[in-house]
Amino acid sequence: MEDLQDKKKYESEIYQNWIDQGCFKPTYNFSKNFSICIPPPNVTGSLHMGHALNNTIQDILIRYHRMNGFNTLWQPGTDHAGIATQMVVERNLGEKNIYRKDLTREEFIEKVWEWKEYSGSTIINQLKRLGSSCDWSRERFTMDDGLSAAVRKVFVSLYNEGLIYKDQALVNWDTKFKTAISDLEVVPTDVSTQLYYIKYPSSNGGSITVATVRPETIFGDTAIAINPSDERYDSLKDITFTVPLTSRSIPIIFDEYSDPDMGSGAVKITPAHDFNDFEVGKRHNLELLNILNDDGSLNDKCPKEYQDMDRFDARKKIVKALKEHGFIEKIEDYKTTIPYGDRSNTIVEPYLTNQWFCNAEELAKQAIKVVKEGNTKFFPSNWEKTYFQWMENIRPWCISRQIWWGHQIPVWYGPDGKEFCAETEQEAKNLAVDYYKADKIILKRDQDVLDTWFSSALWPFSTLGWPEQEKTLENFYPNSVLVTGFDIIFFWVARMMMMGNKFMSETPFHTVYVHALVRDEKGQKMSKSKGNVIDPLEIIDKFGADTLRFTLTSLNTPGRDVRLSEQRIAGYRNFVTKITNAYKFAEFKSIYPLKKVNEMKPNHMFNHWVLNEFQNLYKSIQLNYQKYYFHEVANQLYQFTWHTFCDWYIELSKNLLDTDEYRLETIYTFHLVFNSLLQLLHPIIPFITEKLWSKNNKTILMTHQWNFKDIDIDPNLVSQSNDFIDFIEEYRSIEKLFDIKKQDDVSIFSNNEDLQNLFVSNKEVLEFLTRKKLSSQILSDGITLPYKRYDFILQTDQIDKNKIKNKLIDNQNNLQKEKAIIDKNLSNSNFTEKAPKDLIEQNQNRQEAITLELLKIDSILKNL
RNA sequence: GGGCGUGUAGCUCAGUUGGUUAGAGUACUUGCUCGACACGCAAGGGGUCACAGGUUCGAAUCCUGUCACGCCCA
Repeated sequence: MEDLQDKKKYESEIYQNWIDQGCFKPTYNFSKNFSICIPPPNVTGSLHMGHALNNTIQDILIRYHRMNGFNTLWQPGTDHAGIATQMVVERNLGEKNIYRKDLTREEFIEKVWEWKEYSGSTIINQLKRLGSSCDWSRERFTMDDGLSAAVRKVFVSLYNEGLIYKDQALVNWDTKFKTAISDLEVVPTDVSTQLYYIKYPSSNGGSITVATVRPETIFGDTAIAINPSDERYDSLKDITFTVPLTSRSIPIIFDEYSDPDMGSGAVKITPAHDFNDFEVGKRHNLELLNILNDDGSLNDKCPKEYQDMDRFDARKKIVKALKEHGFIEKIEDYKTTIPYGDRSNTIVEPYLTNQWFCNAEELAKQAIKVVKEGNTKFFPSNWEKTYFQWMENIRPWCISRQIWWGHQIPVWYGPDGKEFCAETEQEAKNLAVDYYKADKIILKRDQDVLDTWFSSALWPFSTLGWPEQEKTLENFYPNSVLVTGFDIIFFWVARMMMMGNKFMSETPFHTVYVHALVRDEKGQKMSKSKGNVIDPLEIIDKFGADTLRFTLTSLNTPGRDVRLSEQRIAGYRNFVTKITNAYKFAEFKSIYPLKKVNEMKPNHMFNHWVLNEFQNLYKSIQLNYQKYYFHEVANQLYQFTWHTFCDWYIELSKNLLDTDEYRLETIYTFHLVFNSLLQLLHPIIPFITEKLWSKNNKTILMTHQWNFKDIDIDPNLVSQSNDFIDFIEEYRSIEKLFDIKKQDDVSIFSNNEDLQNLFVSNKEVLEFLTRKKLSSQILSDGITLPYKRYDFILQTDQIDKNKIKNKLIDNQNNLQKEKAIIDKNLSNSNFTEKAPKDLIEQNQNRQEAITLELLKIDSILKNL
């Protein structure tokens, strides 16, 4: 029994055994396939609650299908996470006073691989602690040879189609990492700042005032824009303005972009440093004047005294100079939004560079179509709207990054800058030889690497061996389900949809299961800085993986965030303990280990009752598993295990187990139900169920197929059982009402033949559950009480007529209210014509029952 | 500004195509160490389902509007 106490020990033993027995690998034994590819965690990462929820859901799906006749693969792996990983490695090297720029690119990459070898297995081991049944023999990494080959193939193919191209454009520039980042990696942040009204002198001796929050960008101004409808400035058509602190003059242009109601109605245009101005510049053919270095300092296009100063230091100095020269009209406090890099947490600059872009708009077409046509469905379905909205307004995807860690872009340049795109350097050379008609050409490779999401976009097929046509790819593409958080629908799901549909001619997954965020008990996002993080590993150490999994499953209702608290977790720990205790009971009663019991048909009504309850549960569980209602599965299993099975069946069975007549069939029934329950619970709490299963089975539970035979149930026996159970509850309630103590003498009898027969045939059970005596004859000085359509007599010294009177009147009132509604329904022709038949029948039955019950109460009240 | 979501017992939430007296966990009250389990057992109290209209024989559920809160996009 001690072996059930130490969860850590048995969880790790069981997990090792599953691996040793090869349970996680696809069997290829079934005709139906089921596959999931894991959202690859970051190699540098460690498991947080979001991962725990995400992987619990995946494991439930995988284990459920594995036990239900599917050839099953859960494909695991990790992601190289370009910027994040490079950042960590640089920081670690920095502690040893080694800097990236002191190393060659090759040396640095070597260091990253060292780091990956050292830390990359951390999160994988944590996923194992959670019980994830991934096929670890197939673990992949986005920088593996095979996956890198897939990246190159896709790049070259898109390049040759013209869907990947190089372009000079404004990008979001991270001045800390000195790389472009994507729109999605930019966090717009509300800030309080100043709005500066600056006077630009005009060639006719006057001036115009423009407002800006970024006075340091005046050196990049190439025009002043006025709305064409703004009559105030009609006279200014041919006038030029001088940029303050310089001698440069700029024209006035007329463009809708300028809002006549904002400030003076005039706005400065800085095409190289603002996304809107860039568009204006294009329309008016303005010069793109870049005034920043890649680290955010001002460059040599600015006056000498500001060069190489950081842009924010320069701003102060410029404002001071503007004031001194009388260019500032006024300064106002102002609230605006400025972009921050999500990794670097520094202000991101719109920056003019040459970058590689992918024509996402073209790729999005098919990705939208497959969702519209229902080949890929979202769960919950309302996420489809979010998906469409983003996909339909998608912008060119900037795929190049100016870092070292990642897939280097497979493009080589000839001496004149001609591009040669190929999967290998040799192929690029061949192209160049052809092009230049010369033998010896020195090519220089593009220094940039690809956005990490480029390789993640290929994950559903690159991990299955593509471009090689393996059996695995054939069986498991498309994936069945993708399980992910809503926050990466744009980052990742959208891109997998684009690439999957482009290169596999089939959509990458049938269903996208979108789950919510895990928050703390107050509904706040967990974060290290708030100190409200609940670490899944600590929870697993303290409560066991099963408890954490059950908690997350139960709390995870579609479309709602999960609010987690340790109190809640402790509640589900109790549930796991409860199951263990039910097993201990079985062992104590020598039900376990099972001596051979042949299949049989139980006769006793309580056995019929529990089997009937189980069969109803099973049908409902199957339905809910298929609908992805795992929270319902968890809650129904909780309800059944604790209340139906432990509170009632175990109590009812105690006496049956002591009888010669029913012992064997009760053992049989107990086994059947308990073992079946372990199977139904297994996908959610795999460890304890496997452990208990092993006590009496030679097979492994996780690969055992669900196969529950329908048993003939006698509905009369079920209904008698329900009458009996309800009576026990009724008695206990009255006992409490009369303040009857355990040691008080009470006798029970029923004048009604049916009820008394039910009592007599279950005399021991009744006396055990009530701790009172069943009388075999009428109790002349007892009190008569109603119970459903029956009545029964209690003989006790504790009778309090007033209390019982009040209780009966309460009952009467409630029943009358209910009856009034039913009467109204049944006498309404609209209802009897329109309502479904079984509802009408239900109403009629209930009406009948209430009528009888009211009659009983009535007659008893009269005699009180 | 556009979109999505949420509002049900003190707290956290179920309530799947409208259909008995709206449920659970937790907290609370009372009583129980009886041979699986005090991480337990038993009995209880607690809700005008945010608000206002509408559709319907029937609304927590569908529709319209209002209020509050949250998230995403611009």
